[in-house]
Amino acid sequence: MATTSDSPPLRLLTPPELRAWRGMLRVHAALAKALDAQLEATHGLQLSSYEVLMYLADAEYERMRMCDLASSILLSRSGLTRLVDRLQREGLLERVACDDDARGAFAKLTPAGREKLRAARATHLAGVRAMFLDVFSPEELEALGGAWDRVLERSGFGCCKIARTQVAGEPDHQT
Amino acid sequence: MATTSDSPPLRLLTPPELRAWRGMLRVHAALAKALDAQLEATHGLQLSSYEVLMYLADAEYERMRMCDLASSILLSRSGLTRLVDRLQREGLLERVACDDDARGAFAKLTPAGREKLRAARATHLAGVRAMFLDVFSPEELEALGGAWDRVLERSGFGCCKIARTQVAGEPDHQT
DNA sequence: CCAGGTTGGTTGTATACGCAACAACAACAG
DNA sequence: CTGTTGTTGTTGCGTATACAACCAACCTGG
Repeated sequence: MATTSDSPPLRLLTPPELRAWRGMLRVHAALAKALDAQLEATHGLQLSSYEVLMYLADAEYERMRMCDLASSILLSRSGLTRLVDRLQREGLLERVACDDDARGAFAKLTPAGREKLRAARATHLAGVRAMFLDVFSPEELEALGGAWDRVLERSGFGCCKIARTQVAGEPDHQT
Repeated sequence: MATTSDSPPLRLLTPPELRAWRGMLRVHAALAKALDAQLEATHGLQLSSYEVLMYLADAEYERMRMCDLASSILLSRSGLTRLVDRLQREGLLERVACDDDARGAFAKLTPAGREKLRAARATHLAGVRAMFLDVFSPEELEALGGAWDRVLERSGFGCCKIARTQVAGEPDHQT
């Protein structure tokens, strides 16, 4: 029998590969933490809550189906149920029944939620620019966007999800 | 008094900015999930566990201080304590007392852990290449690495952490 | 109409994580 | 040596999340 210990070559990552890959992991972690802390400190809002408000604010009638909201912010349905619970308790949004589908529920922004987002959005956008976007030249930004699309296409997250959220023909969601 | 409702311009993100920013968020989420699932399926190993084994394998004597390990894999000290507990229960590593510092503890790879990693590493590396690295040209890869460094420098995660992990002059940690 | 399969939202349960508190030890000033 | 301050690893606790099970409502073919 062949020994299991004569290893296949196992080509490790080259330094540039390593920098590109681990760099993204570290950047994502650092930015998520920093932006969350910033938002928490200035507006008492977690990043996940912010994302909910943001998507709602940009949606028609400031409301979205739970299901769509969950996939937009990359959360499980149960996760969203609880997140919406919290935000509802804070008065930032409310649940609204859906006429067409008795199973369905909308999460809908309240005036308080709209106002909260308006304040938080400036902070968050400034943070994203300062910590991330400003580092790239316009050309790099363009190239980066293209690269992400290619990655997502490969891993199968490309077409379906995008079609689902963009089919309404609304302006792109903001941050 | 000035009304709070005459909003400052609040310049939203341009489409390229949006693609570059949200793209990274989605890519990170998609890859983390896909790579974790892949590793779990083929070797019954979570990504966080893999990272621990990987750092240990590349360290001198296949051991690291808990503290250094925690910061390497971007986890809190308490988080690492529990993660190491689990891996120790699975026999993939062991705790070893530290001679120089009676407070300290090393996490040290066991032969089982080394073998586990050897198998998992091929899978993981292949996944990282297929889902991420292969999408970039060598020039893009180089540019990306540089950009990450600039981002990390800005947010203060650059110098200190890197100095801490690279001061030993060992080869760069692998993935 | 209705029977089977599907979807949308909620709930129970398990897990992983961070923070704060702690104890043991280290390091250092005096 | 001694008191003070910082560091290391662990633990208690709270929380956020995912998965699976569930129910109600939808839909579709007959």
